Amino acid sequence: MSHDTDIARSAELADALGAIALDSETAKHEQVRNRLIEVIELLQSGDRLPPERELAARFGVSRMTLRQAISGLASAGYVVRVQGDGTFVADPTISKSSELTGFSEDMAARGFRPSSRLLAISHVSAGAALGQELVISPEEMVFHLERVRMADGIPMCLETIDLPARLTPGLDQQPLDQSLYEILRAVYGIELFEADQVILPTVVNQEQADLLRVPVHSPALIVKRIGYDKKRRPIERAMSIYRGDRYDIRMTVRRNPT
Amino acid sequence: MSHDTDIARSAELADALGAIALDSETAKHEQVRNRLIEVIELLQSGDRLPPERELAARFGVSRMTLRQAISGLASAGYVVRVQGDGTFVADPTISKSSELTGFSEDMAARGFRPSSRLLAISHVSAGAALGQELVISPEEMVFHLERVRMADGIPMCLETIDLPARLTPGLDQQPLDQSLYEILRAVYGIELFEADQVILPTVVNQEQADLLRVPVHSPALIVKRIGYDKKRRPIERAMSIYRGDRYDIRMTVRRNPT
DNA sequence: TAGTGGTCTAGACCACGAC
DNA sequence: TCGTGGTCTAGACCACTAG
Repeated sequence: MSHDTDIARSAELADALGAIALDSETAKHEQVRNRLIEVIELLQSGDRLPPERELAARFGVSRMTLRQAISGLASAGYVVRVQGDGTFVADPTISKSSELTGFSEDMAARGFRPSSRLLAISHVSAGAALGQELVISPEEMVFHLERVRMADGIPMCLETIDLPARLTPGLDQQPLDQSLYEILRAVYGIELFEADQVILPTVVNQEQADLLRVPVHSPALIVKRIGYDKKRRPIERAMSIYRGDRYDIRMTVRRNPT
Repeated sequence: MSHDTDIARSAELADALGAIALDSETAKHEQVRNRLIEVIELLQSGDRLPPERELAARFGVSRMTLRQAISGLASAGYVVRVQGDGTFVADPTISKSSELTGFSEDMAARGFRPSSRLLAISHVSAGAALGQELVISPEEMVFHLERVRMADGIPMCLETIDLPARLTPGLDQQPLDQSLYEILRAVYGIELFEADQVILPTVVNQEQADLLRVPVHSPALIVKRIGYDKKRRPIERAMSIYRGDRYDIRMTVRRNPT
């Protein structure tokens, strides 16, 4: 790396770091984190970040607060910290980590335009198995919906979702060709926080093959998921079948993600 | 929850928290973390942990240090923190998170006895594709090994691994029916830190079917992985084919794993 | 040796939830 | 209201890495 490049970088950095107005609504470490992401996007992978003490001074926060921000970035895979040396912009990885994302986000991140076709929606009682998974009475009503999810208009996955109707009254009046997670958030104030997932392989049957426009018995991935909110109350049970020829699951896993 | 139960819990807790001898080798927050894990294992899911201030006093550390320990436990899924209320033992989840684990650990965690059969090992030049993935010259030598991995003696997966021979001289003299990761660590001082993975569905061909003892064209999962050390130097390329009837991939994913 | 990140302290105040 | 976890500070010393 040439000296000139370093100087050019420094100038960019100074720009990006200048004039920070911290508002009082958001936690400081979060504001700092967001500022740092902007800075990182100006740099290239492998570039060294300014020392923590200097960054803290520039942002006008204590070093502990600055470190809290950087810790978030490190665990999200943006930067790598090396004791005794410095903090460096990480290589772009396949995915930042294995996060909980909806289909819409997932596809958008891969550069496709997501869309949906609603196949069916019904309002039925949960029954024993589903009731147990969602921790509700078997008699309680749920919305059951089936969709084809598409990327750039190409069918990618068949999705079956069940949600307690109590949590989402009038869900059948919503535009279900859009992001369900977005509807949950905006209309019902429900935020999915975590999910337990199981991934298995299968081959598609005739009906699934027709919907996905692949040959019968093509390999496919089944993803079963139970989604929870922040207090680990079950929100949804989902089962998705992804065509194997155009979809894969990518993730970065780490040792001891403490 | 009855009052009696609370009292009984308190007694257990007091026991578990008593007499802590901190050694100076390990970081305090790590020692505290390990002690807390012992405490948590005595409790049941949903039980409330003592307040941070009290725990800090008991362990003889500052509250910040105690919080660092609890943060680790929270992100690893052991506990859930609720502002204004308390910290609670988490429900046992399907898996604590999606961590980087070897087959041996993975199987041991599920309660099976892992074993391996070495099918082949060779010492060849990397070639173009592998060279690019491991960021080495196409002419550089690699060890190429193929194994059948078993759980309680039942074939679960076919594994193909390539490693730069420069990093692991004499690997072909090692007992490769055991954990490769353990050999890497103990013999070569190489610690895998993170890996990029891709998961896809497939169906097994005749040869794979024979080795896995499943019918030909059975569904299976392919897991492709490139493993890196802490400095993100590529260490291994692995491809595993898991039988779909007895194996699935389980994980807990979270929103914004900051 | 100098500079980096890693740890740790002893306070302080705030935001939130249960009562 | 009170107790909880969440944030933040201004220092201090340690462990490690580069030169």
